[in-house]
Amino acid sequence: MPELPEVEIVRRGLEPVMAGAVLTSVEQRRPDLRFPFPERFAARLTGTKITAVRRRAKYLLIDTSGGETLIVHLGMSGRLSVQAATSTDTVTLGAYIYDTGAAAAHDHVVFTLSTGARIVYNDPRRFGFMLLCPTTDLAAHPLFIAIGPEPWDQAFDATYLARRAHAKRCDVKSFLLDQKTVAGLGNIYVSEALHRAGLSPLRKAECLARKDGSPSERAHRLVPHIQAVLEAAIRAGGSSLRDYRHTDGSQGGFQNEFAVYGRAGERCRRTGCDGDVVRLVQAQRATFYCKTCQR
DNA sequence: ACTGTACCCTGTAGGC
DNA sequence: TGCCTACAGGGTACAG
Repeated sequence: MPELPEVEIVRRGLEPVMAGAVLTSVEQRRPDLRFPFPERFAARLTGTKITAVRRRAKYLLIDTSGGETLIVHLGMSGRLSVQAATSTDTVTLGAYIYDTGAAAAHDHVVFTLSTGARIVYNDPRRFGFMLLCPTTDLAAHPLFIAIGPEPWDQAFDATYLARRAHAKRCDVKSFLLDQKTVAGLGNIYVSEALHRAGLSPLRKAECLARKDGSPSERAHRLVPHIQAVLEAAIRAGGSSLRDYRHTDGSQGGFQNEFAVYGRAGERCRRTGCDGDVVRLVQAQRATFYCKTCQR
């Protein structure tokens, strides 16, 4: 479900509700999601104050006064919903009615804050997970040690891309999907970024580098398009296809602006291009692109 | 060190 | 209506 823009929208929904509040209770309703919950998960969080709500790649980082950070990954279908403090009985949250007295299906964790607000984690597929890590050790955590730069880092530029892509045999699509290359791109935004850059997903990653390892014209072109498509998606509130919702249950709008994703058989949206969007599969994932304007 | 495949789990959509 | 298959925004663990 959520790629960088969606996780960032969730972060922005959580921050004003969670930051500064104390976790008065944590209800963990099953032993595991994708991974087992940490030992004494609820006890380690209960009573701590939330000092910050951050994001790294597709991970939410919730810092607590206990010195530990709650790492949350939403997987494919994870959702965090905020239930306002003023609610007393039944609240509508996106697609379903949440009865405050009974758990909806797949509500796996409920955080209650000192303000009375509740944060509910719902995840039908359970590909998401929650971990705890000392805040000072986050950078060295296995999840983050090898992850690439954020798309807006100084470190993320054409020179960096070319250095990593040099002599890479895999397709440029898979290369960009790899979180070690750049943090936060997923299946949707890779297709959209490559379309904006006019670059075929079937090209080999090494096309981003010249023989001497310096960046090719394509690498220079790609970087700003990656940044621009992510910025546009954040502005639009992310993309809602199936599961993704904002913390208040509302939907994003960027799915209406897709140029290629999910549009197989339809006309390319690039001005002046009359090509058709085609779908193919790369590394078991769907790719959408226009053969006419992506070379 | 790379590259490709199988797999984790549930829900939904479409074909028959 | 029901059954079956394919597919879905994520990442990991292997085998070669």
